[in-house]
Amino acid sequence: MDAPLTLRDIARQAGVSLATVDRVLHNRPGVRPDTVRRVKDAMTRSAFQPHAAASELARARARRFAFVMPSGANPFMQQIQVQLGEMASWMAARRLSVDVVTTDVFDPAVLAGKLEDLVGRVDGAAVVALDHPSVRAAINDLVESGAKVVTLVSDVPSSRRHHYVGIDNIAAGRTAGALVGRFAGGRTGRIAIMAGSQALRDHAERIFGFSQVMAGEFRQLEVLAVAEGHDEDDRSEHLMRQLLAAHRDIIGLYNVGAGTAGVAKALTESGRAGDVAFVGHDVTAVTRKLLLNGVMDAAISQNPGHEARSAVRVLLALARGEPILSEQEMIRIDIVMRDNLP
Amino acid sequence: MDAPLTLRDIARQAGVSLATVDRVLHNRPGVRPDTVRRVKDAMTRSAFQPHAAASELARARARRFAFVMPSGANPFMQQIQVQLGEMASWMAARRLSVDVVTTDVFDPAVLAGKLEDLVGRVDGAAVVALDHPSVRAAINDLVESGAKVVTLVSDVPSSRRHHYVGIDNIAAGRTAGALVGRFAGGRTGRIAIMAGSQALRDHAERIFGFSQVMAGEFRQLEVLAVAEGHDEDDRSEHLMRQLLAAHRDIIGLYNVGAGTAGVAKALTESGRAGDVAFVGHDVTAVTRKLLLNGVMDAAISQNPGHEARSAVRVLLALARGEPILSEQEMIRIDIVMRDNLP
DNA sequence: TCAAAAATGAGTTGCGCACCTCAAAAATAG
DNA sequence: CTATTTTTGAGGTGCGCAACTCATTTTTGA
Repeated sequence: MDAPLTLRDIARQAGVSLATVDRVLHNRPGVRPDTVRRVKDAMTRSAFQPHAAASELARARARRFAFVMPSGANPFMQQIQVQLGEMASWMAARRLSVDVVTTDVFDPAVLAGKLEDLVGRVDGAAVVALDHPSVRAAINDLVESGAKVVTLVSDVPSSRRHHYVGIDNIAAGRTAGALVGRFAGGRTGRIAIMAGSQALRDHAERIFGFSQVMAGEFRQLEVLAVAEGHDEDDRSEHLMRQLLAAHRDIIGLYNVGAGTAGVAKALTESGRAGDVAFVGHDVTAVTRKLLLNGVMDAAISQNPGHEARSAVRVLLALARGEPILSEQEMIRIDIVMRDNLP
Repeated sequence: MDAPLTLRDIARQAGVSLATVDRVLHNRPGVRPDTVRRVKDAMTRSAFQPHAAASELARARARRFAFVMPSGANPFMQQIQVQLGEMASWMAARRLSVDVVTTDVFDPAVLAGKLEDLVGRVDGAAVVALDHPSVRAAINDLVESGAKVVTLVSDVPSSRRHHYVGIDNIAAGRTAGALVGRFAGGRTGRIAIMAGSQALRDHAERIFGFSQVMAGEFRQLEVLAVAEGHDEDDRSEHLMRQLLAAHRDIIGLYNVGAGTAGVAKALTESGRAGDVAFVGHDVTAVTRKLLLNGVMDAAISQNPGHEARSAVRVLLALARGEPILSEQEMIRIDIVMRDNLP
């Protein structure tokens, strides 16, 4: 039918040389605006797409990406790293390398420092970022240096990052609210909320969404003040015990962050697990078990594998100047119950 | 650090020529088993991955895939085709072409004929298949001809297809059951099931899973006999009216296939929408609206975009002899409620 | 042992593009 | 007008591999 077009065909159509087409394609200087337009028109007219394999092959230089992740035992973050590992051969075949840099993301200065270290050393970076002025500045510096930057899991919307890979946390909170409300049935009673800290952007957003739904749709349920367990099992367990003791009519529980094992322990040992609609976040070894034995009713989850792959794909597409398949890269809010456990 | 390896390096390591490495890599004949082993060892030892771009470039010939889809107005199938369209530039950059062949998939002879037509004409095919002996034979012929074959949405497990892109329908039915059961609260009453036809494999599997959960976990709920609306709005609406009239204590409804608009119309006009926990399948314009206005409580969904992309990626990986990222290609059972509508 | 068959080596070509140099032409400033 | 700068053309090289050909070596069978 139609033999695939090449840059040579575009050059002929535009009435210019191959060198000029190359200059236009790579935004190199020294081409008159008028000529640029002619070449771009020719490409548009024939819906030309440079052969991805050829351009990839020609650019000898391997691409280097970095993932800046929280240090510590956060199982969700570890799952992302595992999934990165599983992409190894996929990346090797594309001559990509990914370095994982772990750091204390809760300390803005440390995080910003790690980001500054990357300037000029990588083609792109995925960052689990704290939303803080110095972090924002470091991200902007990285972008300025020509690197592509995506924020991961937690966004810094005011920075110049090219893309955010993660879920809408307000919607996630609303979803949790709808589930707790419905699972609690038509009963009347109190709802407990356990969070890591309301200073964390994603936690705050989830609580906001949750409260929105409870106030709007489930008036018969009274939401208690948020307890802050700092994502730690022990602390969360202790607070949960106090809540359960203080309020005999708790019929719903939303655990916003981690520390799920502690929360569940307190709930189980109170003997009231069957009476409380319990919704939390993420599918980990702990939550999987709780879902299976019925202590937990649902988990709101973002797919760590999808996030890892999406971050790499988006960085690669940005680096190559290819379009991003927005539908593909949208991270969905998964509702996971016992029967659709992945 | 380590300059990327090439086939030349492998040849040197294995103590053979480039030609022999090439023969081994492409399973060409005329190499002693002992030599094959030495070459493969060398590749394994150094974790060698052929440069994807280079091999793609060298094979000049464009790849042709075919998608065999049901004709008719099934919105889910149309969404898959739309998503294929959105991949156009992605595929163009990789010199892939995809032909969509629509056919009456409910007629085994017609479907098998279409598949036989593809033999020798494509490098791969994705098929929404009926599980029938003649279809199975046609799939096997296609595989025999060297084409890669994936079944899409509906599987033919006994065929020699290379891969299935779709969800576990029994688990989907179980998930629907868990949702209807919980949303119905602690109440006692009857549950209605509307399906396209129990002769369809996916519908039958969903009903099986649904019934399993209802019988096991929600004894207070009595499941009525399955009504078959043939995925048509009018027919489904009519049957639904009859059911609602005959049973005043229906508190749950599971719509297994399409025809959702008809089912919802009957339910709404009965004035009992608020009392009935209604769970159906797929996010379409119709179900989206029903979720938003509260008539429908949840939709079990498989992401059509994911299925389209997964089918293409799997066919491409199979054709290139690359490994498949199983976690990436697993299609998840999405639970969609008003608040996490994508 | 020798002829036939099998296995292997050595080499070539081209895929489409990125990236480079150098010369020539055109536009612009003085 | 000339001198300078800007723009464009022409061409080369190499990325790593697929897919071939043809000669040479090794193995096998009679």
